Parts: sequence; structure tokens; C-alpha cells
Amino acid sequence: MALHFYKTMLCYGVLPNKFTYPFVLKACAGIGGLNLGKSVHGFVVKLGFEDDLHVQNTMIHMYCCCEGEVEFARKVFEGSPKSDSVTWSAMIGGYARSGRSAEAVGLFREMQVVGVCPDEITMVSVLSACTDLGALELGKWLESYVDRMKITKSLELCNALIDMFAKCGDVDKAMKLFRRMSMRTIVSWTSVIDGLAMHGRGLEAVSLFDEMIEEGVAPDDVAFIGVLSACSHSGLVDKGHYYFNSMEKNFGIVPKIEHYGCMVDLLSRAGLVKEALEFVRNMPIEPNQIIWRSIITACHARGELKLGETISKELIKSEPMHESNYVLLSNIYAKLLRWEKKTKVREMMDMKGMKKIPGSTMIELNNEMYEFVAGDKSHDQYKEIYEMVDEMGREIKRAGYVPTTSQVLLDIDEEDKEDALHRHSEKLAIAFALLNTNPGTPIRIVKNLRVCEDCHSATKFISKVYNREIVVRDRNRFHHFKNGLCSCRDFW
DNA sequence: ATAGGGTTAG
Repeated sequence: MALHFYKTMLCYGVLPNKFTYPFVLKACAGIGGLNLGKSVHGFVVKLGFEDDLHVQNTMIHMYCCCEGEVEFARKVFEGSPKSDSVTWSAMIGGYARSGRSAEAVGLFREMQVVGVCPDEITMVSVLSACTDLGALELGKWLESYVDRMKITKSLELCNALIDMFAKCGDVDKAMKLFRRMSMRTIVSWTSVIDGLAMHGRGLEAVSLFDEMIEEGVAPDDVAFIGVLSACSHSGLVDKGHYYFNSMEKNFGIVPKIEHYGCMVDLLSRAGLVKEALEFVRNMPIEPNQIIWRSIITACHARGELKLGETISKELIKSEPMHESNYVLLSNIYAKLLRWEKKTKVREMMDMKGMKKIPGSTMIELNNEMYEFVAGDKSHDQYKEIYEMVDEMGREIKRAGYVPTTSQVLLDIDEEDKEDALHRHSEKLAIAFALLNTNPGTPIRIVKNLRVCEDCHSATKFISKVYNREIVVRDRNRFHHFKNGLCSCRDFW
């Protein structure tokens, strides 16, 4: 609409002024078309408004909203003669939304060096980057910074803090903040329910959801995803059915593919593979690949290997360029000890020029994020780290650990497989943490994929042998390892 | 007169 008026304005020969452009650029941002944005940018330059701070700020925002065009935004940002908190927030938010969280945090640090004061919106943007990184220490520092600088704790800022604490591994702190809030929206409730769900505290999540309804806050579709995934991560099958059925009946919310996905996941994880398949058959909408993958994972876990193989093959046919489909099939062959078939899957991937997404683990130490990938030797300390990994291996074996070699992708002999397992990124990160932190300090790591069976088992032993609490955030949820046990109770 | 922000299945 705004753009329509702008075009009409130009047609009639009425000259826009510098106040016009923020509106126009904002409309472009909403559409996200790069060419449109560029042509408006051209007009801005022609008319000489490019040095106006407001125009620049909206221009940065506009480029950030065009898919994958943060670099254009960065150019405008670099070229701005003046900047204020809005300029920096727009750029930091742009990086955060495009998954370039480390750069977002870096820019926030730069902002302080330059001496521009962040406001509550800047803090929301940098907090969401921090959440993505899983950097709890940074998050805590940001919270204290907000207090120190007397930045207004707006509702959105509180929500961002809750989400940060929950996703950085401290749900109890998230819960405390939530309880202290005077005003809460559905977003506040959902953030803390999701947080509890991720930590496997399903019963608490469910009771909070009930409390929300009692308080008269109507759940929306996102809140239902939260409560259903809480049921799924904690094996609350009956409760899951109850909430799913209540969606339409009591709240008039038509379940979407995500909700069906949660239900399939709930049944699959609970080991009810047949029921999950039955549920898929009766769904009124087409199941997607996510749903099939969660069934295959269940087949793998429950030993329904033939069924898993059949579905995997179908999935590869319909989505041949998705590497995780091959990984699932190859894991099934590994469990069947069909190494030749497993190698074939690997060859299929190679032929299509695909690679397994490398597993990586991040860890925060002394205000710095360190990233490890399997077999990584780029770190200064790598010799010590590998020695520590070997020592860890010896110590936990003595405590009863038996390596789970079936998930190693390569067809190599048992000893080499064990070796490959020892070089998994999380083991490197844990060794690095054991070397560089004081005894008894909890270790927090963030994985980009799901934690593998062997690392899960090894980490349990490490937590006992080295007397450390180890908190692992993987792609789906948290694992709190303590004294040889994991909070997921091996259910994940 | 104009600009930047929070929750989403595996």
C-alpha cells in the first residue's frame, strides 16, 4: 500500500523528501525484494538523502530483511557518517536473524568501543544472538549490563532474557525471571514452557500450560507446539493426546503440520511405532519429511530396522538432496551390521556431491566461544587436548564404559572406530574444558546436531569419573549429566 | 513528521 502511494506520487511528479523514505524503505523491507530495495536506494542517492541518519537506518534494516543480503546492509552501515543506537540495533539484529550470531555479538562489542549507548532494543537483538550461541556467561553479563546501565526492562526485553536463560541451560533462572514479571504475554509463557520442555521437565511444562489457561491467557498455535513437545520429550503420551484433542475443541485452533509432527514424535519416542504409523495414515494432511524422519529414528531405536529401511529408501527417493535421510539409512545398516550396504549409502552421497554435515561443538570459556569439529587440530592446545581425550577414554573404560561403535560411518576395524569416536567434537570440547576450568566447575557445551549414542554414554561416565556436571545442548534438547546419569533418562 | 525488537515440531 505504502509503495503504491509512493509510485503514484512519483507519477504525479511530486518530489519525495527525506521523511518519505523511511516509510518507503520499511515497506520494501516487508516485501523483501532486493531489486526493489536497490532501486529505491538509487533514488535516495540521487535525491541526496543518503546521509540522513533515519534514512540510513531504515536502509540497513531493509537490506537485512532481504534474504541473504546482510552484506549490502553492512556496506550502508560502514558508509554511514553518523550512527546511533538504532543504526547498531538494525545491523546487530540483521546478523542475528541471518544466523550470524558471532558477528552480531562482535558488533555489539564494537558498539561499546565506539561509545554508542545500547538501548533495550539493542539488548533484545544481542540477546537473541547470545541465545543462539548458547553462551550463558555472556547472557549473564548482558543481564547485569542491563541493570548497570539502567536500561528499561521492557516486556520484550524480559522475554528475551527468559528465552536466553532457558536456551542457555539455566531454566530455573528463566523461571525466576518469569515469576517476577508483572506483565506477561503469551510469548513469555511459551518461552518458559518451551524451556522446560527442552530440559525434559515435561510435567512442570504441562502444569504451567494449565496455569496459563487458568489465568485466562488463551493459548495460540505456538504455545501448543510447546506443550506438545514437552509431552513428547517426557513420554507423556496421554497428556499429549489430551492437549492435541483440546486444540480445536476448546480453543478453535486447527492443528497444523507442526502439531501433527509433535504427535507423531510423541508416539515414536514412546516406542509406539505402529500407533505412529496409524496416526500418519489418518492425518487429514500430507505428512512431511520431518514426520517420516522421526518415525525412522524411532524404528532405529526400537529395532524395527526393516521398516526403517523401507521408509528411508522412500524418503531418499522423494528428497534425494537431503543428507540426513542418508545418515538415517546408514545408521540402520550399521545397526544391522550390513557394512557393505552402509558403504553403498556413503557412495551414493559422494556421487551426488553431498557431505554429512560435520558435527561441531561450541564451548564458552573466558568470554570467548571455541568451536570444535571432529578430528579438529586447529586449536593451539590440540596436543594437550588429544592427550586428555585419550586419558578420558582410559579412565571411563576403567569405570565400565563400553564404546558404541555402530554409529561410526566408516567401515573400518573396531579399534579405528573407537579412535574415530574419541575424536567426536563433544569429546574434544569436554577435554578442552577439563583442561581449562577448575575442578568441580560445571561444563556447558552446545552441539549443532543430536548427540550420538556413544557420546551420550561416554559423557555419563565422564561426569562421574571427573565429578563434573556437564550440560549439553544438542539440536533438540538439553542433557544434564551428573554423577553418571543424564536428565533425559536415556529417553531422547 | 521519518528508523531498529520477543516464542515455533525434528
